[in-house]
Amino acid sequence: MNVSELMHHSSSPPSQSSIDSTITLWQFLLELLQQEQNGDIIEWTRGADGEFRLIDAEAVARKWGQRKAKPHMNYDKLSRALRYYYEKNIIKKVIGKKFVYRFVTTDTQSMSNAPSDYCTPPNMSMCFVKEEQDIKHEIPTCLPAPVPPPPPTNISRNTDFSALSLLGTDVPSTAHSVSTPSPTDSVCSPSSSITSSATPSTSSPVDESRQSRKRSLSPNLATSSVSSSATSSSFTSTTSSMTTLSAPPPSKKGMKPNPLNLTGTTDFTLAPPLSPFFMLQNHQNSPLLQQQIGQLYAFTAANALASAGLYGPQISPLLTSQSPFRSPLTTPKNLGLGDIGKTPGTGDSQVFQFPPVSAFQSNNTLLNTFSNLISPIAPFMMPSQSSTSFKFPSTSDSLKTPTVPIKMPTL
DNA sequence: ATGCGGAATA
DNA sequence: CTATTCCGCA
Repeated sequence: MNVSELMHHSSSPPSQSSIDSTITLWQFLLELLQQEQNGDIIEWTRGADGEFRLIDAEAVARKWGQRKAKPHMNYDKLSRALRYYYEKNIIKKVIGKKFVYRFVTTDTQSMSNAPSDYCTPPNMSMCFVKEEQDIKHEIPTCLPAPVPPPPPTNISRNTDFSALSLLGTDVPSTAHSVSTPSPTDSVCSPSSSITSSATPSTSSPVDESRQSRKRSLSPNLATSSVSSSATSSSFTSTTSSMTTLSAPPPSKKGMKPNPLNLTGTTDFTLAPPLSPFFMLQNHQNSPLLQQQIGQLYAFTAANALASAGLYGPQISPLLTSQSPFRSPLTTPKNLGLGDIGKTPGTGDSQVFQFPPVSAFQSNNTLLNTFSNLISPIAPFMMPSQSSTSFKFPSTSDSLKTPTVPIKMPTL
């Protein structure tokens, strides 16, 4: 049996998504957005910017109501919920365009001059993985990079590898601790932070954590005056060594996840399926390349963990086949599931293509949608000629450990 | 005709 | 808490 079978094996009803009463609206929308089958009722408009449109608002509302068991749901009500997102900075209205909204981005400028922009790379910080227990220590982490190689020239300006950055952000305020991995609690929000154990409260000095029940920010800044003021990023990723999985330190989580941090630069706004990987290829000469590769791997590793069910449903809802924010390491459409390690007889015994799927898929339904994107073994593999293929390291390769190269900061 | 946001409530 | 429900207003 292949993985896809496994996935559907779990007691989940025929129609895949349904009983997640804990799902939030933005998650739901993202879910719809990622499934092309809903292309007639909701669509990405400017995907790279997180902009989407409810083509058939009432239909979307019905689906929403269906999911939440609210038979009388309609766009009027759904939109009210959407409006609440304005103040929470999760979604904003794209003024002037009917039924068009946008997932909020961590758009440059606002924080471009942040003293230590670590953990908040210039543009795009993608979200995912909300700390469940304390596992967050195992996932790729942004670290304050003392003085990373500031590129000679300003290459990085458009090099938004930040697409790979995880990270996030703010509101250290709430410090409730969840004692149990209750599946009902959790539920990720668009961006969650993956902070290094130290300085949980670090980030955004210029934070926008206005939690006040005030009206504040007028959403009319929708038409952001996007200027790529992005400066080079100075971040490094630590490995997500799965080997350290044991004994997570007592946590102090409770970070309230931030809005969605999608991409932000102008140059990044091409067609939706924009893969950072391609950008990577276009910047082979970038001094940041290594770092970025590291990010890539780390990123992958994070997903691997997620795929393994270690993080529950909080994987990036963005990294999906239809989303413009999907991982560069996947080629979702070309492969069937379960071809991990296959072809014992064929000549490509050493080359694999993603996405093989987690062989140890849990019965987490929410996970199903995303889990088949990246191979859990990805971080252990080496890139091969093909941009979408990887191979296991051979003895001649220098890779010794299945971890991402780390650059330790001198704290 | 959409979109907004207060208020009460679940 | 995150919506849901209702509603007056623009």
